[in-house]
Amino acid sequence: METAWDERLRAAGLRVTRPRLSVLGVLAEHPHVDAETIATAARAVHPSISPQAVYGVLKALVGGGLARRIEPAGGPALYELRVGDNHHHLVCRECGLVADVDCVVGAAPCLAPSDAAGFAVDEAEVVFWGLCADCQHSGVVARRQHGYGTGSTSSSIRGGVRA
Amino acid sequence: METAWDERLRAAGLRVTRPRLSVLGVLAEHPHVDAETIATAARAVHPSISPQAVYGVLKALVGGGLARRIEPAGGPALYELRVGDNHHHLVCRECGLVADVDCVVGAAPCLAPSDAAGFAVDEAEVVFWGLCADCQHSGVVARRQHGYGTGSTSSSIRGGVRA
DNA sequence: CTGTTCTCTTGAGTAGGTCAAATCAACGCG
DNA sequence: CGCGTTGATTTGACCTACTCAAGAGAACAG
Repeated sequence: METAWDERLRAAGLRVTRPRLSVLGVLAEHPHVDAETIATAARAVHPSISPQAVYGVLKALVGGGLARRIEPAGGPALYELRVGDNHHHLVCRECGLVADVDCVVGAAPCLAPSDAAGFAVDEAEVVFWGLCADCQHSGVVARRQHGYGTGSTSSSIRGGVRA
Repeated sequence: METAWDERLRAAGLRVTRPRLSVLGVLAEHPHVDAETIATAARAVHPSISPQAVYGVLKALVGGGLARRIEPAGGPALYELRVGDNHHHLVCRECGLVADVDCVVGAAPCLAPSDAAGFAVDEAEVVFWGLCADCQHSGVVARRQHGYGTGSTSSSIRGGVRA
Protein backbone atom coordinates (compact mmCIF):
# COMPACT_ATOMS: atom_id res chain seq x y z
CA MET A 1 0.00 0.00 0.00
CA GLU A 2 2.12 2.79 -1.34
CA THR A 3 0.60 5.82 0.24
CA ALA A 4 1.90 9.21 -0.71
CA TRP A 5 2.88 10.28 2.80
CA ASP A 6 5.23 12.82 1.30
CA GLU A 7 2.40 14.76 -0.22
CA ARG A 8 0.20 14.52 2.81
CA LEU A 9 2.97 15.80 5.03
CA ARG A 10 3.75 18.67 2.72
CA ALA A 11 0.06 19.48 2.37
CA ALA A 12 -0.02 19.90 6.12
CA GLY A 13 2.94 22.27 5.97
CA LEU A 14 5.33 19.72 7.43
CA ARG A 15 8.72 18.67 6.15
CA VAL A 16 9.27 15.15 4.94
CA THR A 17 11.77 13.43 7.20
CA ARG A 18 12.86 9.91 7.88
CA PRO A 19 11.52 9.75 11.45
CA ARG A 20 8.13 10.95 10.28
CA LEU A 21 7.90 8.41 7.51
CA SER A 22 8.94 5.65 9.91
CA VAL A 23 6.25 6.62 12.41
CA LEU A 24 3.64 6.83 9.70
CA GLY A 25 4.68 3.40 8.50
CA VAL A 26 4.21 1.93 11.95
CA LEU A 27 0.83 3.60 12.36
CA ALA A 28 -0.29 2.27 9.00
CA GLU A 29 0.46 -1.27 10.10
CA HIS A 30 -0.88 -1.05 13.63
CA PRO A 31 -4.13 0.87 14.05
CA HIS A 32 -3.86 1.75 17.73
CA VAL A 33 -0.47 2.00 19.32
CA ASP A 34 1.13 3.87 22.19
CA ALA A 35 4.18 6.08 21.85
CA GLU A 36 6.60 3.54 23.30
CA THR A 37 5.50 0.79 20.93
CA ILE A 38 5.79 3.19 18.02
CA ALA A 39 9.33 4.05 19.09
CA THR A 40 10.31 0.39 19.30
CA ALA A 41 8.79 -0.50 15.95
CA ALA A 42 10.11 2.60 14.23
CA ARG A 43 13.61 1.79 15.42
CA ALA A 44 13.51 -1.34 13.27
CA VAL A 45 13.36 0.95 10.23
CA HIS A 46 15.32 3.94 11.47
CA PRO A 47 17.54 2.81 14.37
CA SER A 48 18.74 6.20 15.53
CA ILE A 49 15.28 7.55 16.33
CA SER A 50 14.88 8.72 19.92
CA PRO A 51 11.80 8.37 22.09
CA GLN A 52 11.45 12.13 22.30
CA ALA A 53 11.57 12.40 18.54
CA VAL A 54 8.58 10.09 18.45
CA TYR A 55 6.69 12.40 20.79
CA GLY A 56 7.64 15.34 18.60
CA VAL A 57 6.61 13.58 15.41
CA LEU A 58 3.32 12.48 16.90
CA LYS A 59 2.55 15.96 18.10
CA ALA A 60 3.30 17.31 14.62
CA LEU A 61 1.12 14.66 12.97
CA VAL A 62 -1.78 15.31 15.33
CA GLY A 63 -1.35 19.06 14.86
CA GLY A 64 -1.35 18.66 11.10
CA GLY A 65 -4.44 16.50 11.10
CA LEU A 66 -2.70 13.34 9.89
CA ALA A 67 -3.17 11.40 13.09
CA ARG A 68 -5.50 11.35 16.04
CA ARG A 69 -4.65 10.88 19.67
CA ILE A 70 -6.92 8.97 21.99
CA GLU A 71 -6.39 8.56 25.72
CA PRO A 72 -8.29 5.68 27.25
CA ALA A 73 -8.49 6.07 31.01
CA GLY A 74 -5.84 4.16 32.91
CA GLY A 75 -3.39 3.69 30.10
CA PRO A 76 -0.97 5.53 27.86
CA ALA A 77 -2.19 7.60 24.90
CA LEU A 78 -2.76 5.77 21.64
CA TYR A 79 -2.46 7.09 18.11
CA GLU A 80 -4.31 6.24 14.92
CA LEU A 81 -4.34 7.42 11.31
CA ARG A 82 -8.09 7.29 10.85
CA VAL A 83 -9.11 10.92 11.13
CA GLY A 84 -11.99 13.11 10.18
CA ASP A 85 -14.69 10.46 10.15
CA ASN A 86 -16.05 10.78 13.66
CA HIS A 87 -15.68 7.20 14.77
CA HIS A 88 -15.45 5.86 18.30
CA HIS A 89 -13.71 3.09 20.20
CA LEU A 90 -14.25 -0.19 21.96
CA VAL A 91 -11.67 -0.89 24.65
CA CYS A 92 -11.07 -4.22 26.36
CA ARG A 93 -10.70 -3.84 30.13
CA GLU A 94 -8.55 -6.93 30.31
CA CYS A 95 -5.99 -6.75 27.53
CA GLY A 96 -6.34 -3.16 26.34
CA LEU A 97 -7.28 -4.13 22.79
CA VAL A 98 -8.89 -1.27 20.91
CA ALA A 99 -11.33 -1.59 18.03
CA ASP A 100 -13.02 1.06 15.95
CA VAL A 101 -16.76 1.55 15.80
CA ASP A 102 -18.56 3.86 13.47
CA CYS A 103 -20.59 6.65 14.96
CA VAL A 104 -23.41 5.14 16.97
CA VAL A 105 -26.46 6.92 15.72
CA GLY A 106 -25.66 8.02 12.20
CA ALA A 107 -24.00 11.31 11.47
CA ALA A 108 -23.27 13.35 14.57
CA PRO A 109 -26.07 13.16 17.07
CA CYS A 110 -23.44 12.59 19.66
CA LEU A 111 -22.73 16.25 19.13
CA ALA A 112 -26.04 17.16 20.68
CA PRO A 113 -26.12 16.61 24.43
CA SER A 114 -29.60 16.91 25.88
CA ASP A 115 -28.61 20.07 27.72
CA ALA A 116 -25.34 21.74 26.83
CA ALA A 117 -25.31 23.94 29.94
CA GLY A 118 -24.01 26.86 27.93
CA PHE A 119 -21.12 24.96 26.39
CA ALA A 120 -20.17 25.29 22.72
CA VAL A 121 -19.57 21.61 22.01
CA ASP A 122 -17.23 20.77 19.14
CA GLU A 123 -16.53 17.10 19.66
CA ALA A 124 -18.12 14.09 21.26
CA GLU A 125 -15.84 11.32 22.37
CA VAL A 126 -17.36 7.91 23.01
CA VAL A 127 -15.58 4.97 24.58
CA PHE A 128 -17.24 1.60 25.02
CA TRP A 129 -15.70 -0.49 27.78
CA GLY A 130 -16.01 -4.25 27.92
CA LEU A 131 -14.24 -7.50 27.21
CA CYS A 132 -12.97 -8.50 23.82
CA ALA A 133 -13.88 -11.87 22.32
CA ASP A 134 -10.62 -13.51 23.44
CA CYS A 135 -10.78 -12.29 27.03
CA GLN A 136 -14.40 -13.37 27.42
CA HIS A 137 -13.36 -16.92 26.68
CA SER A 138 -10.39 -16.84 29.00
CA GLY A 139 -12.54 -16.92 32.11
CA VAL A 140 -10.90 -13.83 33.48
CA VAL A 141 -13.02 -11.36 35.41
CA ALA A 142 -11.77 -7.92 34.43
CA ARG A 143 -8.63 -7.54 36.47
CA ARG A 144 -7.21 -4.61 34.59
CA GLN A 145 -9.38 -1.87 36.14
CA HIS A 146 -7.13 1.13 36.04
CA GLY A 147 -3.61 1.43 37.26
CA TYR A 148 -0.55 0.62 35.31
CA GLY A 149 0.01 -3.05 34.70
CA THR A 150 1.85 -5.42 36.96
CA GLY A 151 5.27 -4.11 36.18
CA SER A 152 5.44 -5.71 32.76
CA THR A 153 7.22 -3.05 30.77
CA SER A 154 4.65 -3.61 28.08
CA SER A 155 5.59 -3.24 24.49
CA SER A 156 3.16 -5.63 22.94
CA ILE A 157 1.68 -4.30 19.78
CA ARG A 158 -1.99 -3.87 20.25
CA GLY A 159 -3.59 -4.54 16.92
CA GLY A 160 -7.01 -3.14 16.33
CA VAL A 161 -9.92 -4.72 14.54
CA ARG A 162 -11.63 -2.50 12.04
CA ALA A 163 -15.35 -2.47 12.74
CA MET B 1 -27.14 18.73 53.96
CA GLU B 2 -26.58 16.23 56.70
CA THR B 3 -25.96 13.09 54.77
CA ALA B 4 -25.45 9.87 56.68
CA TRP B 5 -22.02 9.12 55.32
CA ASP B 6 -21.41 6.85 58.26
CA GLU B 7 -24.12 4.48 57.18
CA ARG B 8 -23.18 4.58 53.55
CA LEU B 9 -19.57 3.77 54.38
CA ARG B 10 -20.54 0.93 56.65
CA ALA B 11 -23.01 -0.37 54.09
CA ALA B 12 -20.11 -0.63 51.67
CA GLY B 13 -18.11 -2.59 54.23
CA LEU B 14 -15.79 0.33 54.96
CA ARG B 15 -14.80 1.74 58.32
CA VAL B 16 -15.83 5.24 59.26
CA THR B 17 -12.72 7.38 59.62
CA ARG B 18 -11.93 11.05 59.79
CA PRO B 19 -10.02 11.18 56.48
CA ARG B 20 -12.89 9.48 54.69
CA LEU B 21 -15.48 11.85 56.09
CA SER B 22 -13.30 14.83 55.16
CA VAL B 23 -12.92 13.65 51.59
CA LEU B 24 -16.64 12.95 51.31
CA GLY B 25 -17.32 16.43 52.60
CA VAL B 26 -15.10 17.99 49.96
CA LEU B 27 -16.69 15.92 47.20
CA ALA B 28 -20.15 16.93 48.37
CA GLU B 29 -19.23 20.59 48.01
CA HIS B 30 -17.30 20.37 44.76
CA PRO B 31 -18.79 18.05 42.14
CA HIS B 32 -15.68 17.40 40.06
CA VAL B 33 -12.30 17.66 41.70
CA ASP B 34 -8.88 16.14 41.28
CA ALA B 35 -7.00 14.33 44.02
CA GLU B 36 -4.66 17.21 44.78
CA THR B 37 -7.47 19.69 45.20
CA ILE B 38 -9.29 17.25 47.45
CA ALA B 39 -6.18 16.90 49.57
CA THR B 40 -5.82 20.67 49.91
CA ALA B 41 -9.47 21.20 50.79
CA ALA B 42 -9.62 18.23 53.13
CA ARG B 43 -6.60 19.55 55.01
CA ALA B 44 -8.72 22.52 56.08
CA VAL B 45 -10.86 20.09 58.05
CA HIS B 46 -8.33 17.45 58.99
CA PRO B 47 -4.84 19.04 58.80
CA SER B 48 -2.80 15.88 59.21
CA ILE B 49 -4.19 14.13 56.15
CA SER B 50 -1.52 13.07 53.68
CA PRO B 51 -1.80 13.09 49.89
CA GLN B 52 -1.38 9.35 49.77
CA ALA B 53 -4.19 8.92 52.25
CA VAL B 54 -6.40 10.80 49.82
CA TYR B 55 -5.48 8.38 47.05
CA GLY B 56 -6.23 5.49 49.37
CA VAL B 57 -9.54 6.94 50.47
CA LEU B 58 -10.58 7.66 46.91
CA LYS B 59 -9.71 4.16 45.82
CA ALA B 60 -11.77 2.77 48.68
CA LEU B 61 -14.73 5.02 47.86
CA VAL B 62 -14.65 4.12 44.18
CA GLY B 63 -14.28 0.45 45.06
CA GLY B 64 -17.23 0.68 47.43
CA GLY B 65 -19.42 2.39 44.86
CA LEU B 66 -19.64 5.69 46.76
CA ALA B 67 -17.68 7.71 44.23
CA ARG B 68 -16.87 7.60 40.56
CA ARG B 69 -13.60 8.34 38.88
CA ILE B 70 -13.44 10.05 35.52
CA GLU B 71 -10.28 10.69 33.54
CA PRO B 72 -10.61 13.39 30.94
CA ALA B 73 -7.77 13.19 28.43
CA GLY B 74 -4.89 15.52 29.16
CA GLY B 75 -5.55 16.11 32.81
CA PRO B 76 -5.60 14.46 36.21
CA ALA B 77 -8.41 12.13 37.23
CA LEU B 78 -11.50 13.72 38.74
CA TYR B 79 -13.88 12.29 41.29
CA GLU B 80 -17.60 12.75 41.82
CA LEU B 81 -20.27 11.41 44.14
CA ARG B 82 -22.96 11.03 41.52
CA VAL B 83 -22.95 7.32 40.84
CA GLY B 84 -25.20 4.73 39.33
CA ASP B 85 -27.23 7.01 37.09
CA ASN B 86 -25.34 6.68 33.82
CA HIS B 87 -24.65 10.33 33.16
CA HIS B 88 -21.95 11.87 31.03
CA HIS B 89 -19.72 14.94 30.99
CA LEU B 90 -19.07 18.21 29.26
CA VAL B 91 -15.47 19.35 29.52
CA CYS B 92 -14.16 22.82 28.69
CA ARG B 93 -10.97 22.68 26.63
CA GLU B 94 -9.87 26.01 27.97
CA CYS B 95 -10.40 26.01 31.72
CA GLY B 96 -11.13 22.35 32.42
CA LEU B 97 -14.55 23.00 33.88
CA VAL B 98 -16.67 19.89 33.98
CA ALA B 99 -20.46 19.75 33.91
CA ASP B 100 -22.81 16.81 34.09
CA VAL B 101 -25.20 15.87 31.32
CA ASP B 102 -27.86 13.23 31.55
CA CYS B 103 -27.65 10.30 29.21
CA VAL B 104 -28.04 11.55 25.68
CA VAL B 105 -30.70 9.37 24.20
CA GLY B 106 -32.77 8.12 27.10
CA ALA B 107 -31.87 5.02 29.04
CA ALA B 108 -28.80 3.28 27.71
CA PRO B 109 -28.65 3.30 23.96
CA CYS B 110 -25.08 4.32 24.35
CA LEU B 111 -24.62 0.73 25.41
CA ALA B 112 -25.35 -0.45 21.89
CA PRO B 113 -22.55 0.28 19.46
CA SER B 114 -23.56 -0.35 15.85
CA ASP B 115 -21.14 -3.24 15.63
CA ALA B 116 -19.58 -4.55 18.81
CA ALA B 117 -16.90 -6.55 17.00
CA GLY B 118 -17.32 -9.42 19.43
CA PHE B 119 -16.93 -7.28 22.53
CA ALA B 120 -19.12 -7.73 25.60
CA VAL B 121 -19.76 -4.07 26.33
CA ASP B 122 -20.62 -3.13 29.90
CA GLU B 123 -20.22 0.62 29.92
CA ALA B 124 -20.35 3.53 27.52
CA GLU B 125 -18.40 6.61 28.43
CA VAL B 126 -19.25 9.85 26.67
CA VAL B 127 -17.28 13.07 26.90
CA PHE B 128 -18.36 16.23 25.13
CA TRP B 129 -15.51 18.63 24.45
CA GLY B 130 -16.03 22.33 23.88
CA LEU B 131 -15.85 25.74 25.50
CA CYS B 132 -17.83 26.69 28.56
CA ALA B 133 -19.94 29.84 28.59
CA ASP B 134 -17.24 31.92 30.29
CA CYS B 135 -14.41 30.89 27.97
CA GLN B 136 -16.50 31.53 24.86
CA HIS B 137 -16.86 35.15 25.93
CA SER B 138 -13.19 35.56 26.75
CA GLY B 139 -12.14 35.56 23.11
CA VAL B 140 -9.70 32.73 23.72
CA VAL B 141 -9.30 30.13 21.03
CA ALA B 142 -8.84 26.83 22.83
CA ARG B 143 -5.25 27.02 23.96
CA ARG B 144 -5.42 24.25 26.50
CA GLN B 145 -5.21 21.28 24.10
CA HIS B 146 -3.54 18.69 26.21
CA GLY B 147 -0.46 18.93 28.30
CA TYR B 148 -0.13 20.01 31.83
CA GLY B 149 -0.63 23.68 32.44
CA THR B 150 2.05 26.31 32.31
CA GLY B 151 3.74 25.30 35.50
CA SER B 152 1.06 26.74 37.70
CA THR B 153 0.89 24.21 40.49
CA SER B 154 -2.84 24.30 40.05
CA SER B 155 -5.10 23.92 42.99
CA SER B 156 -8.08 25.86 41.79
CA ILE B 157 -11.30 24.23 42.70
CA ARG B 158 -13.13 23.33 39.57
CA GLY B 159 -16.78 23.59 40.41
CA GLY B 160 -19.22 21.77 38.23
CA VAL B 161 -22.58 22.91 37.05
CA ARG B 162 -25.31 20.36 37.44
CA ALA B 163 -27.04 19.95 34.09
C1' DC C 1 -10.99 -3.04 77.79
C1' DT C 2 -8.52 -5.91 74.53
C1' DG C 3 -7.25 -7.87 70.33
C1' DT C 4 -7.70 -8.17 65.49
C1' DT C 5 -8.03 -6.04 61.40
C1' DC C 6 -8.29 -2.35 58.55
C1' DT C 7 -6.58 2.31 57.68
C1' DC C 8 -3.38 5.97 57.69
C1' DT C 9 1.35 7.88 57.63
C1' DT C 10 5.82 8.02 55.86
C1' DG C 11 9.00 7.35 52.33
C1' DA C 12 10.61 5.65 48.05
C1' DG C 13 9.82 4.63 43.25
C1' DT C 14 7.52 4.58 38.52
C1' DA C 15 5.28 5.48 33.93
C1' DG C 16 4.48 8.67 30.75
C1' DG C 17 5.01 12.35 29.46
C1' DT C 18 7.00 17.89 28.98
C1' DC C 19 10.36 21.74 28.02
C1' DA C 20 14.83 23.89 26.51
C1' DA C 21 19.26 24.23 24.25
C1' DA C 22 22.17 22.77 20.74
C1' DT C 23 23.04 19.96 16.63
C1' DC C 24 21.49 18.51 12.22
C1' DA C 25 18.82 18.00 7.94
C1' DA C 26 15.14 19.65 4.49
C1' DC C 27 14.28 22.43 0.77
C1' DG C 28 13.72 27.15 -1.55
C1' DC C 29 16.81 30.14 -3.85
C1' DG C 30 20.15 31.54 -6.99
C1' DC D 1 24.54 22.02 -7.46
C1' DG D 2 26.02 24.51 -3.41
C1' DC D 3 24.22 27.81 0.33
C1' DG D 4 21.56 29.54 3.92
C1' DT D 5 17.40 29.71 6.48
C1' DT D 6 14.27 27.48 9.09
C1' DG D 7 12.23 23.75 10.99
C1' DA D 8 13.21 18.97 12.90
C1' DT D 9 15.75 16.00 15.85
C1' DT D 10 18.89 14.79 19.52
C1' DT D 11 20.27 15.05 24.14
C1' DG D 12 19.33 15.64 28.76
C1' DA D 13 16.94 17.52 32.64
C1' DC D 14 12.67 17.76 34.88
C1' DC D 15 7.79 17.12 36.32
C1' DT D 16 3.08 15.45 37.39
C1' DA D 17 0.12 12.05 38.87
C1' DC D 18 0.15 8.10 40.69
C1' DT D 19 1.64 3.34 42.84
C1' DC D 20 3.67 0.12 46.21
C1' DA D 21 5.58 -1.35 50.80
C1' DA D 22 6.42 -1.19 55.72
C1' DG D 23 5.25 0.25 60.09
C1' DA D 24 2.35 3.06 63.39
C1' DG D 25 -2.22 3.99 64.63
C1' DA D 26 -7.30 3.86 64.98
C1' DA D 27 -12.04 1.39 64.40
C1' DC D 28 -15.05 -1.93 65.99
C1' DA D 29 -16.54 -6.81 67.65
C1' DG D 30 -16.37 -9.38 71.62
